[in-house]
Amino acid sequence: MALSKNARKVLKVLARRGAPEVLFALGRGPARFSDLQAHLHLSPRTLAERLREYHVLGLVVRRAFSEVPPRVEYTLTARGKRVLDFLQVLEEILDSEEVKR
Amino acid sequence: MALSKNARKVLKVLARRGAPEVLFALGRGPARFSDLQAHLHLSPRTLAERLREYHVLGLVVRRAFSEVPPRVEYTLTARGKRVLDFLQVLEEILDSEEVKR
DNA sequence: CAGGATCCCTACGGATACTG
DNA sequence: CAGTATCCGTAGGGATCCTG
Repeated sequence: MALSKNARKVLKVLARRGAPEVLFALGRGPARFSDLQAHLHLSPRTLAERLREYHVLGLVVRRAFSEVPPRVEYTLTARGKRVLDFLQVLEEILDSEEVKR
Repeated sequence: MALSKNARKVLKVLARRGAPEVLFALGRGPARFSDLQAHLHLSPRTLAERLREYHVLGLVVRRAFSEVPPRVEYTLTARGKRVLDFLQVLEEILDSEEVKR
């Protein structure tokens, strides 16, 4: 009948600034904070926020290495990959309609 | 690689207040403005905005009858139905993951 | 009935500066 | 390097009042 809370939350995060881009980037493999920031033109504030949200939702894993200089790696979880595939399904849906016109 | 503009727009609208609810409600058949408002606890401002956005995206058709009192009916398009199905897929994805834990 | 216009409050996100 | 803290502008949405 209605949409589940989890789905709503994921939807909300996906609509935010840079959210899909981060997911697509991580879909190409694990990445570090600065890599993401450089490729996605996101302010550190926003990128950190997106990553934290994804982590809370269980879409992304964060691994910090105790080194100098510090290094942190972000990786998609299985759940994260599913959501990424899901986004591509949305594109297919909309594009197939586009062709019909 | 990245997400299409159309997909981004749809995503953005779907994350707004009451957006999924409106879609689910219309999935049960055509409805009038006041019906939707009563069932969904949305302010008229917000409901009108959602419906206009859906209309622009081609997810909803608006039919106004020149009567007194005026009557307007909203209906899902084929594209709208696909997006609704898509939302249910999202739930399935997240729930199946939930079970795994 | 089906909204538009207005006022107002809140949350998001950019820019910049600063730490562990 | 990988963030957090602060300041601040902009957009979303509630409440209320008004109209075709």
